[in-house]
Amino acid sequence: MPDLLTIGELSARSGVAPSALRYYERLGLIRADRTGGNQRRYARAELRRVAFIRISQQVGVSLDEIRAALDSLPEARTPSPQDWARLSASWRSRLDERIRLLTKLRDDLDGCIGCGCLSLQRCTLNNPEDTLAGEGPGARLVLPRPTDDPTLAGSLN
Amino acid sequence: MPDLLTIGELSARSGVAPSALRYYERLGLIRADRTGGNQRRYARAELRRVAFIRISQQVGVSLDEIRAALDSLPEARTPSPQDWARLSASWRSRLDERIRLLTKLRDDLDGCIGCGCLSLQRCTLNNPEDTLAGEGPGARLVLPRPTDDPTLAGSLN
DNA sequence: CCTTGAGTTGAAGTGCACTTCAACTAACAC
DNA sequence: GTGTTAGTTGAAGTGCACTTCAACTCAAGG
Repeated sequence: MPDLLTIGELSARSGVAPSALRYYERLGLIRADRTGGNQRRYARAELRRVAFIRISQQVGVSLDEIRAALDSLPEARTPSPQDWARLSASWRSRLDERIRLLTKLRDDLDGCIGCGCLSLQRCTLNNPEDTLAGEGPGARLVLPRPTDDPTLAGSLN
Repeated sequence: MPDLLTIGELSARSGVAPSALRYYERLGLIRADRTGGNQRRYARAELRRVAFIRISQQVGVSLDEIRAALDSLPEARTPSPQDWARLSASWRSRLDERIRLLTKLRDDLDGCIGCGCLSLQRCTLNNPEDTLAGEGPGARLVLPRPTDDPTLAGSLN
């Protein structure tokens, strides 16, 4: 009944490279049992954890935050569907926010395409709150410093 | 009339750190004249280039691609509004695609929150084309390897 | 038993977009 | 002229998410 997966099997089924799975384990995102010969054997439940990790990355969440989220799962029992639903729901507002920002950027861009003025920086760039931070893997802040000169607005030329 | 900007002024007006501006120059994204004492002096037109760079990054374009886009601007004259409009418009479909993928992810997530099955990987993860590649600065492929096992679908448990 | 493919480790490397540093020079106000 | 602030350089460092490598061991089939 345990029906454990080798790292190669988990990799094939999840689409995640073995090296990435080992990396996730080092960071504490997934865990594996070991055979007598020290090889990893994954419970099928790990498949769901890996799925959650990849989905979360697409939402724009860092591995560190994903780890924190996974840490909130019950340790005693195998997480229930409701547990996963709760975690997924917690990304919802981030996703909404990202979609909102990108949509706004698109609209601003549309509004500017006619004139080529690039004045949308007035709304988009000059708005430190409106930052697409933590976009994807490896990402850092898009605007590392706050814009500190409000005279920018409308003075592009 | 030249009315040149120091690196500090360009930094303040664009919200981009001086070190980043020097980095952009090394990559050939912007250019500067020099004073007798070797200090950078930027034409006001560079302000618009920097604005374009930051907007493009928010769209999810790498500096390398941004450089290629900027290289397509006329060298002889100062780019016209139409030139900028053309470049901005060229990001439009990328933006649309990113918004589409994120919206799809959100809808899939919504559909799964009720059951917590995470089966959305069937649609989202198991779909190599549907990848949010090049999310933001520093980002690489989200799915470095194509998913190579189609038996994944529906077999999460 | 032996081969072969799959797995193990720690350390180092990669790619991107920067930042930091030290040692030095310029520009400008007074 | 002198001090202060702002600028210069190349080289190295940072953070994230991995990948690659070498040297080695395990597991399973024939």
